Amino acid sequence: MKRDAEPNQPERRKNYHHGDLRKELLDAARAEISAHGAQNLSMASLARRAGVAQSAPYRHFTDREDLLSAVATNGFEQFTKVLLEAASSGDEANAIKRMASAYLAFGVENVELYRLMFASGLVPEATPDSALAHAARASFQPLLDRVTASSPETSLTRAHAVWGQLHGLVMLKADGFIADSLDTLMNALSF
Amino acid sequence: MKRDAEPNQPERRKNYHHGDLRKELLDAARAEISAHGAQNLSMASLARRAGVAQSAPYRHFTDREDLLSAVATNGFEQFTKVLLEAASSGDEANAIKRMASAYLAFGVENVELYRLMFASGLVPEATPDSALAHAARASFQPLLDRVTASSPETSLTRAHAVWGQLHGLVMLKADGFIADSLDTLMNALSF
DNA sequence: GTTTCATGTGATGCTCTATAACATTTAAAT
DNA sequence: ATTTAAATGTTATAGAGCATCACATGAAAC
Repeated sequence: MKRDAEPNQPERRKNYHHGDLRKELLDAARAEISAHGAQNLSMASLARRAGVAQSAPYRHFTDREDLLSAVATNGFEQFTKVLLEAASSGDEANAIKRMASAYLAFGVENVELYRLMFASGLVPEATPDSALAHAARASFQPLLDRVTASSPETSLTRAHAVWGQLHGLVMLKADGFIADSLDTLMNALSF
Repeated sequence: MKRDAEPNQPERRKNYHHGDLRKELLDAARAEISAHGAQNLSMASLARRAGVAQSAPYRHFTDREDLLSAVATNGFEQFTKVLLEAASSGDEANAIKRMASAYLAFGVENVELYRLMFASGLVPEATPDSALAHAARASFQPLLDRVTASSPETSLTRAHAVWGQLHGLVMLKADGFIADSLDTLMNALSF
């Protein structure tokens, strides 16, 4: 009937409630994804890492996909910021070039996050008015804006061409098909 | 003690041995992947579909990844054929354009297979002398050859540019970021 | 202070991966 | 032809993860 001290136990939280489990789960998820990819992320391991019961994460995310979507949404928001900063950090003429460079850098530095965002099938499955879908669309806007400014007629098509090329290079490098450095990748751009 | 007829049972094989389980598993896997993506493929469901025990597939593939690699290898081989045919089915001057078209068509028509081949992380994890790695490299060769023929100096860089663009467009379309038709995609190409 | 709601726990069922020990055919060796 | 070995199938099992249940606890609302 002892129910008092358990000195050598794995550090029982003093508070029954955690504080901000949701945020901690998201942070841990992002770290885990960067290290081992989204595919190898398990709700169970996240729970263990946070020191809570396996079922606890489900109070904050309806299921695994919901958690991944949240991480991806964060990713898109950060990505958008990066692109916007690059665009506005120099003369207008070279804005697109700076964005391209920033795009590639982000992709290469955050391979697994980038893969989750763009190549996990999360976005097409999301409803069009979900936070994820909004964040995803928003991240395309800065590039589209610049392209539209420089060639209004065929803007969308040209934006797709640019985007496709950047996306392709990031993914090919991410998946080991291209070993080139960032600089070399920049030289491979044809626009 | 009855061990005779079981009329309504799920069609017990007459032969203890299956015939060509390996091939049947590969075919079923490919179908399942096309329909629901590689992520949702399970060894167990394949076994059920083939009417064998859950453990049977492991006689032919060391693990799930091994099976997926086999499917991906098939995919690369087929992809290579498609590209070669396109290249050699017209005048030399437009060979690259035909290959580009064939590339996009293959990607769009085999989205999930293409994703498995290029964006599943299988290839970078494979050993360089594995069948998968060979098949993957071989599928890049036709394009590289044509590009080299037309501009020998910067061939690799230019090939990467072309490949990156095609890959990017296929993936963006696969993941719902671009809704354009094949024709429109072709127009987006800048080479 | 009591009620109520959000959040955490423990137990449970299901599916899947993978392995082990055993069974049955087919093929190889003698 | 018999015997033996190798392939290929089966059943049983261990272990992990996802997700959901009923229940516990604490914080906030009243």
